[in-house]
Amino acid sequence: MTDGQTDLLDDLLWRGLIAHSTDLGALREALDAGPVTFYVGFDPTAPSLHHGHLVQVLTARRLQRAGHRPIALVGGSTGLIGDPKPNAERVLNPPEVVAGWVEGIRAQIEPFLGFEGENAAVMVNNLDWTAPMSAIDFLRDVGQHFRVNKMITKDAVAARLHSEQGISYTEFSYQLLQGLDFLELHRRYGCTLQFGGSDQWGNLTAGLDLIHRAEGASVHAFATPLLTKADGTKFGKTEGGALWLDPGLTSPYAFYQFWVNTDDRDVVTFLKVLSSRSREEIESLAAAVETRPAAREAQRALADELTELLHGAQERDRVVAASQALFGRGSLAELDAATLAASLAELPRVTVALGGTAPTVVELLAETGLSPSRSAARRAVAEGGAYLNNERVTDEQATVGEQDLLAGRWMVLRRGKRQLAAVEAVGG
RNA sequence: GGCAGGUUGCCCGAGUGGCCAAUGGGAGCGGACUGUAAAUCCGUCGGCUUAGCCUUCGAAGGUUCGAAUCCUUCACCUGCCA
Repeated sequence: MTDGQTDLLDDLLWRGLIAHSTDLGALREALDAGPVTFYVGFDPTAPSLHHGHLVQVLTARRLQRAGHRPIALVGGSTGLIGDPKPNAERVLNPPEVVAGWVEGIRAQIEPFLGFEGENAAVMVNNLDWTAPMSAIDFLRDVGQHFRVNKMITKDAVAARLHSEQGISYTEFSYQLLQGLDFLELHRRYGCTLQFGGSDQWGNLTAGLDLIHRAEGASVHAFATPLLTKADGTKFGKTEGGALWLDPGLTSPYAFYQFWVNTDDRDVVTFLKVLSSRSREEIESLAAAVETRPAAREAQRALADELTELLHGAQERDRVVAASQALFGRGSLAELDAATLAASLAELPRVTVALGGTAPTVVELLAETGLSPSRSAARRAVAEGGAYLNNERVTDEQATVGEQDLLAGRWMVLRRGKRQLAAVEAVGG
């Protein structure tokens, strides 16, 4: 236990991590009174967690570091139902698929929390208490405490009720399940605080109400803000799709690059929410954004920290070095072979034999995935957005050969300003 | 169960027999300007062995020289009635 629990709440507020909450005064008292057992849940709706979950995982980490006891819940049951999204019904995933995702997500959360010591984290799966429950028990013991009148006023549900598509009973019931989770964790572990994304606020309060009715106890909840971008586009999109935490889905290099490319207007907000740096450090970085924006110090700090946290210091060093080499001022031909090889190792790569028919640049763009199809690759060349070893390629028929090799075996292919891939020549 | 309306490219949304690979907007992508940023402007935005060809407008079948557009059946969605 560190001292100054008041500081924790003030810190969360300063960082903008509390978008909604129950009585903050009461929460402050509880946090001051000693270690609080809290929970945050993650539904397995994909094989990996993504950028959006980072806020939750890191907030749990903050609370634990301040001496509180985390319960990380993976939604083996809620993942089978799906919480209502405002615009569309979810596709139900097969149970065995969801079960596989539960394991993957559990493993992704573990490195962020400590499972030893006085306030060791606990990992739970809500399927453990939901699966054994009969439909009758569920309706009598849980359903009895919920008023439909109130259920239909929750934002996501209300939006769907007014949509053409409507809402299935399955998704409508979701809030009961999440409410039950909080109740169950309250009974089993004395859990008195739940937090989640602001889109979860309705589900968070469902749990509060249920505990109040079933146990007569008052517990706490807060919602973290949804991260948005100043330009209005969706946060968390990379060239390859979502920003996944799984290195197999989003490489450490791509993960690092995502944060380096953060908009100036957003970077301080993101630092507050995601970084464990102190208020002083963040304010100094904010000043740097004002005075020397081109240096991108804040972006680099954010990218460095998150990449190290997720992928380790070694990997962080590798992607930082690769980024410097590939985006540096010097020409690629001047890089020494070792640096070049190490940098290119971070990029998507294809191998090619130069012996027979010379491959065209268009073919290589498509093969490396820089362009989704040959048509798109031709377009890239036509638009002047294709580069071989940093030289623009203007001929759609252009081929590559021995003369293009760097350090005897590499070629660097680029589409646009920052999409890179390595081509390795073999055999011959 | 009955009746009515709907299902178009990543999203929204035009198109009601040939001029449709399909108007427009958004997102995306590329270029210029920059700082691997934003804003702005310009271009692009199904695929391929690209002056051409192939596959798309919920699914299958049919009418026609010719269909996203007409007909039949099916599936799904929405509303009203029962």
